[in-house]
Amino acid sequence: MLALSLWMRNLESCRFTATMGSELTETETSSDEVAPTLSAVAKRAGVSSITVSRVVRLPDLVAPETRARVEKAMRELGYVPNLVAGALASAKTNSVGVLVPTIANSIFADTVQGLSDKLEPLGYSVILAQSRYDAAREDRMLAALLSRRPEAIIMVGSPATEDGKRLLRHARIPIVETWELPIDPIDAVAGFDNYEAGAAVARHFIAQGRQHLAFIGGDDPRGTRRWLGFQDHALACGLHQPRRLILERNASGSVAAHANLPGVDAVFAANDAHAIGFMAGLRKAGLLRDGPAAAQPVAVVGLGDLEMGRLISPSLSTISVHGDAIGRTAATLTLERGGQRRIDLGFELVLRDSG
Amino acid sequence: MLALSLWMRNLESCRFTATMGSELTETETSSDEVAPTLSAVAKRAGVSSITVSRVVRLPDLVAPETRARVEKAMRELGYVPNLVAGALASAKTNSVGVLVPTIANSIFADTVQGLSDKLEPLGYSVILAQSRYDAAREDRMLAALLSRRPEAIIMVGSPATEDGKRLLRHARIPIVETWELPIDPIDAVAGFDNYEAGAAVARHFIAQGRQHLAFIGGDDPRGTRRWLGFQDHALACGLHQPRRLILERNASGSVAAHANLPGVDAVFAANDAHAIGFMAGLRKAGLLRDGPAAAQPVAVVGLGDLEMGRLISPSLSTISVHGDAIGRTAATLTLERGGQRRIDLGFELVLRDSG
DNA sequence: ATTGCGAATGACAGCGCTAACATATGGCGA
DNA sequence: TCGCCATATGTTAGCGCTGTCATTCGCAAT
Repeated sequence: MLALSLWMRNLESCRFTATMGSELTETETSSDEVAPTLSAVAKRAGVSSITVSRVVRLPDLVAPETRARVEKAMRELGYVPNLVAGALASAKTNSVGVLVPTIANSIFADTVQGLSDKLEPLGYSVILAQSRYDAAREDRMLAALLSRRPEAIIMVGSPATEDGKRLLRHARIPIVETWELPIDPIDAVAGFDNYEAGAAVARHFIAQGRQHLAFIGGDDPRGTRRWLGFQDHALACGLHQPRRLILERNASGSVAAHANLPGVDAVFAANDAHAIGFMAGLRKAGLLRDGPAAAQPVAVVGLGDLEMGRLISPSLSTISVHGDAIGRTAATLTLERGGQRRIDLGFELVLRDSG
Repeated sequence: MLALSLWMRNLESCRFTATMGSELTETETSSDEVAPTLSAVAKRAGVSSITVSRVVRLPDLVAPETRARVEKAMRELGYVPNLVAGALASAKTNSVGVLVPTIANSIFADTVQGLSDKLEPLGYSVILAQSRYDAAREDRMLAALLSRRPEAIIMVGSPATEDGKRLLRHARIPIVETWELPIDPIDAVAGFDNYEAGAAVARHFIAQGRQHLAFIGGDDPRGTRRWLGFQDHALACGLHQPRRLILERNASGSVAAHANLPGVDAVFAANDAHAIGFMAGLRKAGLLRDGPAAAQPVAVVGLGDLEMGRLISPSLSTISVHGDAIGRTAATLTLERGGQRRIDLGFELVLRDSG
């Protein structure tokens, strides 16, 4: 109470001293009705609310004894800062919006993990949204993210619509597009060249003497880029027109895929799950060997480098793409506005036994 | 301008009319410096800001012509509502905090997808945090989530520390613990009985005539519950003490695991990735058959029912756990405070060729 | 003695929005 | 004609913080 009255010296406003009484009572009955506020803590510690705010954000500016008193009050009241109010007052939300097509059973989860590992220790929160490969939902999610005023947006790919692009461009925050290298990026980019990845696989198949190539997977923008690189390179090398089989997103469909690809002797699957599903189909058809790639009647290469691909037999050849690094790099790009804004993380063709 | 002057009738405050001039200029030069606010839109549409607010949230309360005028102004200015301010004013953030141990390569991704599919269409945002199986980080993330004042918290498991539990209990919002059925839940639960899952696998192995059981996987709370059920049931049936091998979280370690389990003829892996890794090790050792479970020198059962388990050969027997349903159910539990607060989603022992 | 300065603390206004309560306006039945 | 209600819109007062200045106080430099 001594500290309190010392502090009261400075008060003039009747209104303020008047409400103080009632609020004190509230504090003393240890009301659990409402979450305690900064000023409740301030009152209890006998300081002004700005001092409590400093204890939370800039403790070095507060004298040790005062700080201790405030911290005690915070503990006693179970004070949890309200970042919503803080964000409004400071125009900083300390959050980033993350938009992925999907998070389940997907390699994008690595990217989300990577960026959140980088961002969370710095006090940023991740607001996650999924587009489910649906342009309309993507636009809605983008608008929803922006209305929470994130410090930056990280997304897999580029907005599917012009509306989405405009929304992001007008947001005046760092935007990072990932998993691609768009020609006209909105802002920053952390990805790799899907076209080149497709070409690299075609090159490999051709070097192996394969003749009849096929591509299986989705028709999303990245899958299509891979297909184009794959096809263009095959044609440029004088091969027959490669086949393309568009599959559902779940890998089960890929099991039956080889029935639709007669005569094909090399398959590039847009992701490892499809590749493994396809191999399951080959196995049933007696077209899979436990030997090395050269012994395979049908060569298979996936993309993503799932740990599982290493473990199965025959082990899966794949394009390894560092999803985690993409996430970390994207996080870095949101934090520093200057410097290199287009980072190609590359990929590696990892050759194992499947092709 | 007519609408504007009509509206000005109602103004008295000099200050307000004074600033109005400058703000109009700002609007007219189409300043992209600052994001337009509600009142900027209101000014342009010649209405009060509350009307704009209504157009956004309760359009039925606004006359069609007025609404059209406001919508036009919003479009022209590229208005994006500021949910941070809205949240502070209405004490509703329309967000839920989600805490998972990890999102990458993990079955929890299904749960996050499930809940976000349910929540996003309702206008809720998902704030995602990872504890990385670290109690201190979990507590920090919990505090960080709560300070954003989410409408609810959904987490995998229960808080590892008393501090964490207290934090959640004091938050006075729905809390959903998932993937377990804790004895003294904080609030709601959507999970399954990990102990019973372990027991079910042991029962199955015993029925199959297996004698020397082992458990491989992590020592997180859920893994340990599975182990206990597995062990207790084996002992109750008079088997030797089962072995337990604690592995790193990545599946690679499981490849070499069988070398440390001499004489073992049945293995329960805490997740499918470990199971598949373990099978890779068996294959190298010549202990894996492409035939049915009975033919396997070492039976293997996983947990999670990854799609991949169905595709590999021999196909993986597993405990299927409906991660997606857990997420959806958890979402439902955050929305309705009444009703059943403890939902057991169960599990299924799916028998295939591995064990 | 005066000035200046750094350290510690506080007052005040306002972030952009919404809840709660007015206030017009125009039928419409009594 | 007079309430009376429904519809459409507006005014006011914050939500719980933080930015931006004060202000106070001791103490060293002049």
